[in-house]
Amino acid sequence: MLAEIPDLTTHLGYWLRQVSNHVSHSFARKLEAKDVTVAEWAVMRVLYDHPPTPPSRLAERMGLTRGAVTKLADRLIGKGLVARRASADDGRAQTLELTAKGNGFVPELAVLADRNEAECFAPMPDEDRKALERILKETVARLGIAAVLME
Amino acid sequence: MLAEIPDLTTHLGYWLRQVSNHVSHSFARKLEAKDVTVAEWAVMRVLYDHPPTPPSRLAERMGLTRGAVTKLADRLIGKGLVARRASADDGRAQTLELTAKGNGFVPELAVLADRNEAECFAPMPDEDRKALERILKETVARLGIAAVLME
DNA sequence: CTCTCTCTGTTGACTAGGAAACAAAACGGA
DNA sequence: TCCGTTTTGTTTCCTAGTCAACAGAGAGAG
Repeated sequence: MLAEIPDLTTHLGYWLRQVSNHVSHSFARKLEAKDVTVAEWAVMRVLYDHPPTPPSRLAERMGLTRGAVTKLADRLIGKGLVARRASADDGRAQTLELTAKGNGFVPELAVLADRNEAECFAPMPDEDRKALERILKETVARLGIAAVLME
Repeated sequence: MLAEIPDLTTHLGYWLRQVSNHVSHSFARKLEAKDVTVAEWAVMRVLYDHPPTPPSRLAERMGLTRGAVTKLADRLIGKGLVARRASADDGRAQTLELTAKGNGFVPELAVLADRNEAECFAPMPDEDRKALERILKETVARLGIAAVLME
């Protein structure tokens, strides 16, 4: 005796995830060619704009735990893209910043981000693109979503 | 010397992920109260509509590897929600199906799915809701995204 | 000053999933 | 018929996170 249950595909959340997953996955594949993960890209992107950033701030900004940022930073340092620097005034604190190598790498990766965006959304009619952007931004505002880079 | 790099928030993919993550996360929290993960829910949802389903089919349908489905099935069997049954005609094959307990559980979880959908999108103007649905579905079609339940 | 509380980053145990090697069973062409 | 190929589910190892316990450093009330 089966109760009537609405089809999953009647949910907007379903379609949203289909598209969002595809976009993220497609970007991840592009980054893979440069041996960078999406999370690593996000860190580099923040550090590019805000050169010396403490890990704790990065964690908030990206919606990750501090533990995750520690490991992420370890990886990026291992690749020579990021440097740790101890804070002068606070014995606990550190800051992270891009190395010269890392700094030069970011624009190269940004090209991939733009290309991905273009591939996924360019064929869309321009007015749809604008509507989608408006609706998504309003939804973020309405739901009170704290801007987060990852997850 | 910093090259000019477009802000991340100019990308539709960014906003899409914000919303999609929020919706999924919000749903996961609701399921948590019932001690079920989103992946487990997705399995149960498929089995509810297609009672005896082989793991391999489930893997395709959900965009997971067969290995992942094995573990997922193990967990669900451990919770007494799913049963494995060996195929009569093919010595390799099995099918998975909901137990009575699992079957009774699904409608209860479906309520949470509906509630989540409502909470996330109900406050949205109805014409926006329709536009969003149309645009997302067209995007799925345009990008040739294979319908997948998870990821 | 000192004792406690808070904040920093790190670590270890755990989770969910992917990739690939695997064993057993079925298939299929010579 | 029989041997190589394919298919099915499992297993092992790896990655990338979480969570919670932790140690060391600062801050503030007394």
